[in-house]
Amino acid sequence: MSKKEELLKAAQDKVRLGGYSNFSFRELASEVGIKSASVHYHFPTKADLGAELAHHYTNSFLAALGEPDELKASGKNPIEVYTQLFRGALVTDKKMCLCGLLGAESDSLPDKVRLEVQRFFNHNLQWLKAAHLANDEPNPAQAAIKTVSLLEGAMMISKTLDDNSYFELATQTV
Amino acid sequence: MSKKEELLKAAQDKVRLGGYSNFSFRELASEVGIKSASVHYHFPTKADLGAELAHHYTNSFLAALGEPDELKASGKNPIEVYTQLFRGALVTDKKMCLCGLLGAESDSLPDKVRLEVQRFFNHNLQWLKAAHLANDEPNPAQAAIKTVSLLEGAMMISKTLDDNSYFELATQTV
DNA sequence: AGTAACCTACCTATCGATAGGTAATTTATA
DNA sequence: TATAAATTACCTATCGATAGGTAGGTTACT
Repeated sequence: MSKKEELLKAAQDKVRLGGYSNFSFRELASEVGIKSASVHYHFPTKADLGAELAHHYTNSFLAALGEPDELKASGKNPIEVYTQLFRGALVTDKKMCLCGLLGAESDSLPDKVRLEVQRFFNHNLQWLKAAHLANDEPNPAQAAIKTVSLLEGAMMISKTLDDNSYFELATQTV
Repeated sequence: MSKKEELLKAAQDKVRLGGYSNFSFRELASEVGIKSASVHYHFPTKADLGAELAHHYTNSFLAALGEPDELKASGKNPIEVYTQLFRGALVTDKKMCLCGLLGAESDSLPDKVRLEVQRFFNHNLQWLKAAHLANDEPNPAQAAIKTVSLLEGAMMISKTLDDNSYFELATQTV
């Protein structure tokens, strides 16, 4: 893994625990074994780093999901696949969704970072709309916003109360 | 309004836009017309201010709600009253729920602040459980976590995408 | 006189960012 | 093929700004 990738990974962990202001160039540099000035070689400004971070996060997230139609075709419920990706983030990583946290602080983010967070949710809503359509939901657009809202909210509350059973209860269908 | 109350109000606005690190003693002081050192007279540390802020926010929130049984008795749907309080925060204040934002950054908060955020959600879940019980919901505990998760999530996404119609769509029952 | 609510004047730590430099590697040119 | 030029990936040193916090003095009200 290149230093740049290491920096992005270190930044992601920090942001997912405490938001955009929860990482500094010095901390990141120290963690990957270079100097803070060298971080500016890879990312001219902090906003550049934040934007690239959110962009890669979105891409990885979508790649991990696959295509709703293909999931459906292979006998899987795409909404359950989507839910499972959130569950994994909460249970395995023990961290918030990167864009869930950045979205909450949206108003205080640099423009280019906020744009990437918006991209995350626009793509997610598009994906979920297709997924609910494949599930023959009568109102796929509404089901999409309800699904992502519930998951982001349940994730946040489970983290806050340090009890994943809230996430399980919120995502239980019965 | 006392300087202390003014400080709390100024801090609340800033936190609701950008989280715990989005306010400083200097900024707060300057906004209410005193010096930063004087803020320490009212709040020994930043954590003390943050904790008191979350505590008062919780109290005001619960006070604005009233009691679920009384609402029901006066012909109102308590869940709609609850939803309306969130809608007001989003549409009128144009800001996130204070504890929704602090909850997301929960891992990086001082202990005493995190405890107050937990108090907010514990009280909210308790209130919502009673509300859903009054509505004869078969599983009030599950309905409670679903309600608050959906609202917090929808609020965050509407703020991020700068479009309140997402909140409306997510909270529409049909 | 006593206390509450400020003030001035600091401190240390850290922030993002910049200037200027270096060794190693890669690319382009004669 | 040999050499010159450019690029990559870092470095040291430092900048001005800002962070939270403290000691001790002043003002105003009761």
